[in-house]
Amino acid sequence: MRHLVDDPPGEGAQVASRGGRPRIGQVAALAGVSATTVSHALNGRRPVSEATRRRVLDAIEELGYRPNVVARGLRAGRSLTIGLVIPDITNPFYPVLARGLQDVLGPAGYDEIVTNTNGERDLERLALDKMISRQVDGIAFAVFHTHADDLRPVVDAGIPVVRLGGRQALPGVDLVHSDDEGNAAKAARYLLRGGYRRIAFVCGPGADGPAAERVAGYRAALAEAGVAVDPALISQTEFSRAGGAAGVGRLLELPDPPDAVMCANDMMAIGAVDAARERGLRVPDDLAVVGFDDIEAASLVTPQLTTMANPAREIGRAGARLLLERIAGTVTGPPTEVIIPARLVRRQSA
Amino acid sequence: MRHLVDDPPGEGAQVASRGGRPRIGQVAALAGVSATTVSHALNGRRPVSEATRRRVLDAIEELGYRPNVVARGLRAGRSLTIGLVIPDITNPFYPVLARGLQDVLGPAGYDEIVTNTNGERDLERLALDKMISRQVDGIAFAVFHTHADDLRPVVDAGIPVVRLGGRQALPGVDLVHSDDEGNAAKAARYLLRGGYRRIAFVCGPGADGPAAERVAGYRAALAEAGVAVDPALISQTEFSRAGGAAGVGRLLELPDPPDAVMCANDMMAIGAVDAARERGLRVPDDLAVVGFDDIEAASLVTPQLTTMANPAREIGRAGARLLLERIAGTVTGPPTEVIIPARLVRRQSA
DNA sequence: ATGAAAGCGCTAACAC
DNA sequence: GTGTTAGCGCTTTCAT
Repeated sequence: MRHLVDDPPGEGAQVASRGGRPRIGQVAALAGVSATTVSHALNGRRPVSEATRRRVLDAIEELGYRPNVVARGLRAGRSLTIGLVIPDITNPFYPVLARGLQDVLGPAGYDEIVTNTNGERDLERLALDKMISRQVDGIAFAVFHTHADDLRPVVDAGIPVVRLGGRQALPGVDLVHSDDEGNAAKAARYLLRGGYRRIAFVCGPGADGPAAERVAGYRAALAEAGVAVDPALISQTEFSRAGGAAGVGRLLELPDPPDAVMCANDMMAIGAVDAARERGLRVPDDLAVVGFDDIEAASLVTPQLTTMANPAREIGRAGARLLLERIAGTVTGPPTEVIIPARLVRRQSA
Repeated sequence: MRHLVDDPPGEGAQVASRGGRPRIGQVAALAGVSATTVSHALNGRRPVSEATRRRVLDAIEELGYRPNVVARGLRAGRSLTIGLVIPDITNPFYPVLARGLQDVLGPAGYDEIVTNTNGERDLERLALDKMISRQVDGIAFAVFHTHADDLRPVVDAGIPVVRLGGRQALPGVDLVHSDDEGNAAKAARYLLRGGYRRIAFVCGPGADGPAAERVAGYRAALAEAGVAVDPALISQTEFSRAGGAAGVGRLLELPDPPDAVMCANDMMAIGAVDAARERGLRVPDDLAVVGFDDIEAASLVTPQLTTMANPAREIGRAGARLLLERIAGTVTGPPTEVIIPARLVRRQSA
């Protein structure tokens, strides 16, 4: 004899999932169809009669159902997520990069998960591991220490990777970067056209990376114009305002000082202006200054900086396109390299 | 008679998963234990003999196994992901906020997925929907249009939400913001101590939001010092450099112009300096200028801006802490409000 | 046009 | 200390 016995919860009936969120089974029950049909009504992978579709849609509406992307991802083997690994989102270059990626990724249904590594190699490796664990469908990364070994696990896992910025191509990794050499040459030619002849270059520490490319472009442009390159005019210093000021300060002590200076980034260029001012030199009349990147501050300082705009947003977009192609499998060959040209922003300092 | 018949793939044997990534079953097979044991060796939820643990760890190492966080999340009902919804990562305030969140969330094992809404209400709603679909464990958002209705689905889904910046508390939503009123008062008192008496306030369009708080603090500080508030000295304009210049320009045309001006943000303050210069006024001698936010450019312009630092990173951190507490269930009451004080950064403009 | 059932990779009962 | 089994929420054969 059975009496006063409630159905034990979870038996037979469709029970709300954790957090009270409805799941596909509840929608199905309310619409009087199977979960399969709800799925197809939603994804359109097979025909569903108009009447059924309506009932399903109504049920979804009524329950406020939202499909669980995690479950879908587990089933489908893709997460509709891409990982962005960068040194520090607080550095103004990276937000723009991130936005460029989203410009392209968002409409394609992908979301971005962002990790900062502070430029530390260990954290970079951990970040990559985490991305694999999270089943991202692709990785965009813009980091300092890029040892090919660190990327091996990712490439082995079959995850498309694109490197943003930097130079060295890595096996199995697409690359998008600005044309550092060409851009530096462009800037140098601009100065040459302006009549400057003793053009200095203030670069950062370390002989490789973008700095080296920029120096090469600078040399090439001078050579092309028949101007001798004076090694004394190439100054190595820190990538900061103080670094720029110090580097240019030294150049200005030279017996035959420069009449123009190119700096590896805008902060250094701002420092260069400081140094000129300290010595009572007018910019650009006594010393022309050109920066790199076109950070926001470049148009805010006095005099406003003439600079090569770093096409960060374009780099992000191009990277995202590459990633989507690899994910879709429409591109399968060896690594691609995309070079994004920059434009010279003429302002007051040169 | 059976001959030359290979085992059909997938029958019995542990097969590599998609993308060639090993899964827990393979580790188990290699270590000669069950998947459960591998799981426990990894998560430490129940004792595993030292010998077994070693074999498991070796197998993991050998195969390069990384647990699938998506599957784990589906099972556990949490994704170890939090959603960040902001207008535009390109606006320098938000990257700092994002970083503050990561400072706290990262060590706790959470990752951040970021969405830009361009400040459009429709996109904000879509972003929230997406976050629900993605099973985020919490949402941090900093947006313009915050109609309580838009957040209903999220709150109903049982997802903790914290609003970053802004003022209006929403039902079921924690709030972290800077003390706009107190900060403005702080800045005004600083000017009063400096002997300034005709202090103007340049605010943005719209009577509500942080601008209103700041105006209130400004009034309060003047009143407290026994200085009458002249309504003519409160100027409404755009939140931009040009807006600041225009607003201050108008104030300077007054028969009895101000000797100091507080601007609702740093860009406006930079514009204020422009306007003063145009009229041959020296800053801070003829006109003191105070900004709000302490954006990077504030220390780059000449004269360097005195400004109230917007404690974006602290706001992010506090928001993350709140979120973690709600997720953990250690806090369950009604919405909390956390107010982060800002500090005055004394530089040259005041 | 629609359903039933299996399974994505993992962990938590429930055994022993 | 360890294994077996079931199930998280979804999509996809395979059947009807």
